[in-house]
Parts: sequence; structure tokens; C-alpha cells
Amino acid sequence: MPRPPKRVTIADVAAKAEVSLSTVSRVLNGNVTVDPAMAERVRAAAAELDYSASPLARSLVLGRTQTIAVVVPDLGNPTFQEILRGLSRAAGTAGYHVLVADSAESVDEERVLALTTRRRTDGVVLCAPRMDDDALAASLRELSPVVVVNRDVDGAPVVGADYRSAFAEILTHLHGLGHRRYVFLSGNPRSASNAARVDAITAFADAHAEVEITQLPCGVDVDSGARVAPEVRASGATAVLAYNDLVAMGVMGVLRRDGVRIPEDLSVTGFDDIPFSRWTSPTLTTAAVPAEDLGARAWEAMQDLLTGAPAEPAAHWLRPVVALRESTGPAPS
Amino acid sequence: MPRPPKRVTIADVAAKAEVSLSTVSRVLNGNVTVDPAMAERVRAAAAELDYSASPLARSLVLGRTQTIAVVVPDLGNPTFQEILRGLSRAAGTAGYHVLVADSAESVDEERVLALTTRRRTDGVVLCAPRMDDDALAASLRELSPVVVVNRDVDGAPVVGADYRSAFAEILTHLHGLGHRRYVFLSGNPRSASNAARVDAITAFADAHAEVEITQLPCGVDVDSGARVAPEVRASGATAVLAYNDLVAMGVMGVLRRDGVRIPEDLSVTGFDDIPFSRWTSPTLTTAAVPAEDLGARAWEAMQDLLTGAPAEPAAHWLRPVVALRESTGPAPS
DNA sequence: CCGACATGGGAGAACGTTTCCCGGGCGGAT
DNA sequence: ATCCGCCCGGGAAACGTTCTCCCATGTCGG
Repeated sequence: MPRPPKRVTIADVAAKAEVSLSTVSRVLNGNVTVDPAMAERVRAAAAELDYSASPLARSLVLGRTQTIAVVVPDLGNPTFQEILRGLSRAAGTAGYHVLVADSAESVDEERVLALTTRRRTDGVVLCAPRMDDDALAASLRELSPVVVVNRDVDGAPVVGADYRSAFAEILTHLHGLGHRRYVFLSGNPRSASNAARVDAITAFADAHAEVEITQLPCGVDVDSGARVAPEVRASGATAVLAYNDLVAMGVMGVLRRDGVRIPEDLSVTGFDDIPFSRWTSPTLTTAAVPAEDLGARAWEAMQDLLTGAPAEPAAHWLRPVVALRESTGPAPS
Repeated sequence: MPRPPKRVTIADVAAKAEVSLSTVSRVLNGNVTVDPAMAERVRAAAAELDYSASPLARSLVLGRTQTIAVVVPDLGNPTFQEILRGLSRAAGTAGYHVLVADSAESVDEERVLALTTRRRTDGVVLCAPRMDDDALAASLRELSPVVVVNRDVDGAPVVGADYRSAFAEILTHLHGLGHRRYVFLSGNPRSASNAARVDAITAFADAHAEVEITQLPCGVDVDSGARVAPEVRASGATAVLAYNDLVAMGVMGVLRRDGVRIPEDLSVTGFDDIPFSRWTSPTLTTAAVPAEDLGARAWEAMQDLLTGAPAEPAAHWLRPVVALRESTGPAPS
């Protein structure tokens, strides 16, 4: 007898307990009062048959799936991973499941993924969406309820890190150390968090006529940082603003190998405060983005939407905290 | 008129195209031949109404959800993240969705998560399950189809990295450099990948009577490595086998600060070949675990199960490749 | 003692699909 | 020309729930 893969259904329980389907449902959901003896019989039967209601059928009739979708541009990105982690754990404790989709940085994929995953879930969290403002605005309507992470937009609750002000803080720190010539190693040009850094730079340059900030297209990983090291030296800048810690480490690695002293000859800053930044030599000045918190907050926003809580599509901007370490020092005279 | 959130259903399409529900379904699924004119009418109506079938209702009647679940002990772990990434992308291109669950290293959670997520999906991928052998064997039966990653077990396809032989290779490398006294900084005692390392060590010690290997309970992150640095120095070993790259970096950071020269005084090895290991000073000898590949392979195994392909519950062990770098050198005489 | 009302359980519709089963129409063969 | 068979499309069952309606029973008050 190989396998009767017949799942046990509510009808089986009803038959065993000698009651109607309705009663089984009532007992198991506990909404209304049922005769205690009967209820006990039902519970016993359910336990004996190891019955649990089919989530599918349940979802179909109830119109909710107890699941939310998360669309991420790249699951390999540590920041998104942490956001996902925070989100997943928060949602998990609330009894919700998480469907994750990796758009592989493709704008088209992102749109269709959001749409298709939305249909099997109760809501969507868009992580740093890459699509342009118009497409995003249009999407938000059909995706509702939807929460957006790390991108400023109207029409949905927003949760994000305030890269702009954290980056400004780093700039101010360097300025205070006497630096006047900076080079910024930029990341993904279409990402909002890159734009936020550029904003901070522009504002800073406008406010301080004496500073000169050049931008160098780079990338987001260690290898990218290593690659641009020669250009950094050639730039003549005294301070390097890396897009993130990985880039900073890449550039520092090569520079040190070439005999450049950090921070005596050149100051370097990172961003994200990944664990290693405490252990590089020199240790890295950077800003800690509360990514896991971000995920948890995103869940809260989603939960509010789901439970129809007071409609306040507000934006929550969490301020990264800047960690000053050894890789920044006074500008060489 | 705020919102008639009435979803467009197959009946709407049928009405608009003036055919029966059955015909709409037939046209849209394209299984059987339908009168071309009729089919065109149906397609036009569907397009106009922007109709797409409810995945829920579809799943209910079809008995499959086009979704698989992945249960992971900790989404914060870079290895699991990469596995998830590979898995997610592979499944995505095959039109499958991925439900992810973080068990937060809890054995109980792991079991119930696997069970509940299984019910809303077509199969489960268990990543490095923490539960004991008996519980796992029992679970496998009720979870089927199921694929297990990074843990050796009967009763399901297994995909994993061969930590054991890679670790053995590192040991052999150090032995060839003249090292005889080793200290191993162990990770999570209940994880299978830690056990694999211990296996390799035991076998190596058995085969080489002259070597002495002590174990030091440590952890899996940078801070843990930094913490045990004093004990490492006190041990008198000439080679340190860190559980992974993070630990290696932690311990190297503190040792170098204390004036220990690496590799002249002490050789250090890591594991995982995270991107930074190429950029630490000295660069780190380690082994590259093909985690993303692992995820892709896990999907392939699952797909075979799903499509009822030739039943070969084989185990695929991917061999990590060892990268010899600057952190290992001849034993001090 | 009878009627009114409360209470609790059963029957069945609904959720939105897919697919089985037939019936009807048409073409080919005898 | 008639019959047989084939093919296409419609009706309805099925998937496994929840929930609304309605009826039956029991109780209490007049």
C-alpha cells in the first residue's frame, strides 16, 4: 500500500465527531458558542486526525492570505538582507508569512514581480524600488496596500534611513578636520540611496564655497573600490568618501599597499558600519544604518495598513549614527 | 465613489466575450482547441478587463501553488543569504515563488515553521536544519517533497558544501608548512558545518600522531574572534584554524594590535572566502564555499522532485576551493 | 398550559478556478 | 440520404473552507 495521499479535510473531522461541517468550523475558529461536549468531541477528533485547515481554501474564502511579499533589487546586498531579516522576524511573530522576490536590479522585473506576488499576498513591501517616479506612483495604486523602504514617495507609507543627513554629518566632520578637497566614490546611479548622498554633497558644496568635491563612478563592492584606487590618488583629494564600507575597504587595501598612509596622507570614510569596519587597520569611520530596524518598522507600517489602523501614510526616517574611527584625521598641511 | 474593490473574475470575461466560463479557462490555458474567432474574442475581453486568474483559486483546484518554502536558521548569516539568493533566482526563472522563514536558530520554531509553510507551498527546502537526526527524519516524511541543504541525511535529496574535505585540505596545507600545534576556533556546536570541521580535524589527528590540535569554543562573528585572541596566544599553537573568515579577522585584528606578526609568528586560516578576505592585511588563506551555487542546486533538486523526475535522492556535495594567501606561512622554528 | 423569545446547530451558498461529462452539430463514409 | 463518429462548447461538479440564513429545541413568563 504505497500512499493514500488524501489530505484529511474538515469533512473527515465532522464525520468522526458526528457533527456538521459548520460546527467543526465554529469550534476551531471559536467565534460563537457551541455546546461544550460537542466542542470537546470536535477537538478530540481534530487532534486524533491531526487536522488543520487548508490555508489555501481558507485564504480563498476569507480573502486574506496571512502573507506579505517583499520585492528586493538584490538579495546579495547586505543592507537588503538585514532589512529582510528584521521584516521577516517581525512579520513572523505576528503570524504572517513572507514571500520574497529578487528583481536582480531589473526595472521591468521589479514591476511585474511586485504585481504577481501581490496577487498571492495581502500586501507588498517595495525595497528601494529602482523604477522611475511615474512608474512607481502608478504601481503603488494597484499594489495597495504597499509600503516603500528607502525611497521617498507619495501615496504610500515610507520607511527609510536618512542617508542624506548622515552623509552630511560625515562631510562636516571632515571639514572640521581641515579637509577641503574631497572625492566621492559613487554607487549605483539609479539607486535612491546614492542620490541621497549626492544631495548631501551638493548642499554641502553650495554652503561651503571653499570646498571642492569631485565624483568618481565606482560601484558598491570591495573590488570596485580597489579598482578606482589609482584615480583616487591622482585626484589630489585629501579625503575619500566611499559609497559604502566595502568600497572603502577596497580602496584602503590598495592605497596602503602602495604606501599611502591613512589617515596621515588621506582620510577615508565608509558607510553602513558593517562588522569588519571595526577591525580593519586603520578602523573605519562610517555610519551605522539601522537596517534590521528598518525592516521591523516596515512591518509595523504594513500591519497598520492591514488592520486598517488610523490612515497616516507618514514617512519614518531613521537617522544612521556616525562612528568616528581611525581612518579619518586632520588634513595634511 | 470611493472604491468598488471587486476583482475582475473569469465570469466577467466570459460575460463580455459571450461564452461560458469553461471556454475562457480553456482559451487562457491553451490546452485544447477552441474556435479561433471565439478564442480571439476571449483574449480581447481578458486583455480589456486586465484579467488574470486568481492564483489562490487556481492553487486550490490544481493542488499546487507554484511556491516553495525555504526555512533558514538565521537570515543574518551571509552563507544562508547567498543560498537564498541562488535559490530564489533559480526558482524565479522557473516561475516559482519563494516563501522564506527565519527560525532564529530555534529548533522548535524550525519544526513548526517547516510544517506550516509546507502547507501553503509545494515543497520545502531545509537549510542546515538544527533539529536532531530523529526529529529531522520524522519531519522529512511529512514535509515531502523536501530538499536538505548542508546537512547529511537519508530520506531526501541533499545539497551541500563539502566542508570536511576542504578543511582537511587546509590542514594538509599547514602541515606541509611545518605546523604541528594547531588551535581550532569552533562555531555553533549544533551546526552540521561545525561538525564537519571537527570530523576533518579528528581524522587528521588520527592520521598524524605528531600533531596536536586543541579546540577553543568561540562563535561565528568578528567579535567572537577578537574575544578569544588572548587564549589563542596562550595556547602556544603556531596555526589558528578559525571557524570562518569573520572569526579569523577578529582574531587577526587583535593579535596584530598586540604585535604578533602574521604569518611569521602565527598562521591564520579562515573559511568562506568572503570578499574582504582578499583585502585584509595580510590577505587571508581561506576556502570559497559556492553558496549561491548551492542554492541553485537545491532548486534543481526540488524541481526534479516536483516534476517527478527519475527518483534519485542522491546527495550533491560541492567542493569548496581553497585559496592560499598571505596569512599562512612556514611554522616558526 | 400555551406562546414568545433566545440559543445553538445544520444546510447550503459563496470564494474563483479547472476539468469531467455530455449533448449537439457537422462531416465523411456507406 | 442516413448513420456513425468526432469535435467543440456548455453545464456542473469539485477543491476545502467560512459564514449566513433558517429551523428546531428549550426555557421562561404570562
